[in-house]
Amino acid sequence: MASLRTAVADTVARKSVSRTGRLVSAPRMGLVPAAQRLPLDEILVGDCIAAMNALPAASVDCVFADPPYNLQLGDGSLLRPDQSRVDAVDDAWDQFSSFAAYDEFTRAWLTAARRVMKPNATLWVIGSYHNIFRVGSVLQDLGFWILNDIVWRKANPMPNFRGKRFTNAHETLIWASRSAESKGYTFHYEALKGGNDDVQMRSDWFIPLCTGDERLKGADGQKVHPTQKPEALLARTLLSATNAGDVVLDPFFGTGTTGAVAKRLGRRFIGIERETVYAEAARARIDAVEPLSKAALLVAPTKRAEPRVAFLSVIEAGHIRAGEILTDARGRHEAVVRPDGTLMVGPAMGSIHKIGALVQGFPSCNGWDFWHAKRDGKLVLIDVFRGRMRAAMGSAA
Amino acid sequence: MASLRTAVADTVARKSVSRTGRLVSAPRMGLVPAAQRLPLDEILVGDCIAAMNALPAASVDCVFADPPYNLQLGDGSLLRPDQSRVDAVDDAWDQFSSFAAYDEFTRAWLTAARRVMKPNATLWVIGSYHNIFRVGSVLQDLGFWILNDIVWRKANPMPNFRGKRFTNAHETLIWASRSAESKGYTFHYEALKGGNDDVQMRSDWFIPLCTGDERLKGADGQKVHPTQKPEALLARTLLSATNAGDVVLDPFFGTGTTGAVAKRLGRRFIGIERETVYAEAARARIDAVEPLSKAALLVAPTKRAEPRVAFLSVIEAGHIRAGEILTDARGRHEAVVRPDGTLMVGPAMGSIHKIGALVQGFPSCNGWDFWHAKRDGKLVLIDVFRGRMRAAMGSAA
DNA sequence: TGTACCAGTGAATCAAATA
DNA sequence: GTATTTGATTCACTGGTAC
Repeated sequence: MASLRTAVADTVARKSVSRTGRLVSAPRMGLVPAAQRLPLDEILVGDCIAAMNALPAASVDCVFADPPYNLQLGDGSLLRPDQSRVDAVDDAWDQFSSFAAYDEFTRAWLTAARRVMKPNATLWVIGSYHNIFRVGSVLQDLGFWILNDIVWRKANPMPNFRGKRFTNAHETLIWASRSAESKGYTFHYEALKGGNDDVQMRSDWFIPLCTGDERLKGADGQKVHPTQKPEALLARTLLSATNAGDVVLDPFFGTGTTGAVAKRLGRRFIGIERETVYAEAARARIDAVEPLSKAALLVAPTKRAEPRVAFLSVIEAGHIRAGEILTDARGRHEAVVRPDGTLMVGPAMGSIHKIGALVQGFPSCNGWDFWHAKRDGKLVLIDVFRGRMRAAMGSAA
Repeated sequence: MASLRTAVADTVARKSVSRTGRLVSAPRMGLVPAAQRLPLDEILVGDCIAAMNALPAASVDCVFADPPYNLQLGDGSLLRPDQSRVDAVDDAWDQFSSFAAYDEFTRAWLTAARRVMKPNATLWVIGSYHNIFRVGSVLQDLGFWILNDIVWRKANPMPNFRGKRFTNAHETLIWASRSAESKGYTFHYEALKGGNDDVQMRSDWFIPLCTGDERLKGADGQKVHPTQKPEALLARTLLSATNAGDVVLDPFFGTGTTGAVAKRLGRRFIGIERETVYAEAARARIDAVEPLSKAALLVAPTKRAEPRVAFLSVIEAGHIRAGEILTDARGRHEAVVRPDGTLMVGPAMGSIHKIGALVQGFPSCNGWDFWHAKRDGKLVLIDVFRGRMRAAMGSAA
């Protein structure tokens, strides 16, 4: 079994132990030993920059990094409408004094990561609008070559509780090669296409949050890590951009999603994590993972729910015009279509559902099955237009 | 009819003409005249930084910017599988010598844009992974406050012809306020929700490319502009974050999608475009646009915007009697209505909000959404009575 | 053993008017 | 300027308990 290497940074000599030990130091920053064996399938506890500098140059095939996002939360706490408190990410490891400090941190770890990457290795970084623009700029400055930015569309994001912004429903991953000259990177184009109804895999991925049994919980029932990523997300990245047997380095290992998925998919991993609590949870988690048989290492096709279609989208697509009049099946009720996708009857405005309910005097109504538009002299249910939208959306849900 | 102001930058004195003229200069960079009238619904031909510096400070409600993407194409041309050539964006205006040069350009135009923004104005910028990380970083450095990043998911993106990457199926928009202190920005939360099946609008938008009749073509049948954006995209941004009558500035006007949509939706625009060919196409396009009726552009009032109603008024109007007992939805808590519009529970007295918070043990509570009165054997939320008061006051819907 | 209802929760840069 | 008051605001999913 692989080991967990845990130690504080100044105790290298005393605590550095053999492959079978459970506690292994990450060396101190500045000590860059000559090339040495790779700590495969191990978790190094310590600072990721020092630990990466202790690895041989050009030794890993892929890097997956989920760095601190540098969230800048307000002073007060955010309450839900039912007055319960949102459990915000306010851990010390996510605090930076300024954008400049965050940039410097980003430059440091990206530089260290780039050194250990093989010439054709690729790097993945995930982030949100708080940090991803900093990361992307620094990465370009360092000579990385962006291959794609990928949007993780969350199936079940946290809503916006105050109604002040759009629901923040996605995060962004950057996929980059080591340099513009690195043309030989791994990309399993055909496998991805085969798992996606034989059309090219797009840059927007629809994947649920990590919840349920997959989410690691402590003895107190609380989540072990505030930002554990779903295995499905890691699986798609590793299946896309690595081969079985490849070495994947994760410098912000957390509770080890990268390691768990790597083991399951027949990849090797090197994890680096500063917090012992996370590293220990990761070790136990990964030890329990059963690798898939080699034959089973195919891309799992994505399960697709029927995509939600906004009435506004039907207008934007030109199926229905703003200003047009909709009626019910018998023409007894009329409503005007507004450009924002609401309907208007007299002074009342609201969704197709709300206004449908209003004109009938019902508490509720499914507007899609109520309102009609006139086409070629005949009334057409607006749900027909939604069906056309869904057909056009195809695999994009 | 509004004018097209076209001129080269060094001919201000000679070519600057009246509102009805078709050729109007943008002043030279560095000349920043004192506040002057806004060139509403006009297109200024010239450098956007100089033109913005000639506008009065704090004069526009919204900025929409589609800057050059700084695409870094290889030397060779890209061929489709059928050997036809992909018409790449290789125009001179998209060429920058380095990331640093692009950053400097970005800093310059964002600084100029920020000056002309009203305190509660917001900015939209669209880009791809080639430039959006630079733009986002600079924008944060300048003090803009990101509200959302929005993903435009393309219904029909160009495939990846070589099978070397994921289909680049989206672009990113950043929506930012002028500063972290700008809390009063416009966001039509209710209308967006109403147009989206009564659930919050998310940060990922599914919208087709600009094709077909909407795509401007020259006499030769070729597209006039290589990156014309779909009107649906602009419509959603303007409906989200501006009011009818607001002034929208677009410093990279191109063929005028922003202007066309602004006119259709009853907004005013100021367009700045360097290339006369684009500006002339935009002018003709916008002149042909028919605005929507004012009635169709009314905004559904949010609760916050509706007239304030005192609980005492509800008692005075006879909807609720002094001495009556109010309860929560399940009858677990009771309070007595006092003639002065306060509630009483045991020895405690206070507003509907204070007493609601008290009995629940919460720090705060919206009493309108908590207390109920019994009418015909059923519990009725007191907010219903407020609604009747407002209806009687003439506040529609 | 279903079904219905209720409670909990996820990387959050989340108020505005009045005194 | 600060302090207080008023009062606006959630989606998809999981899991436990009641019936």
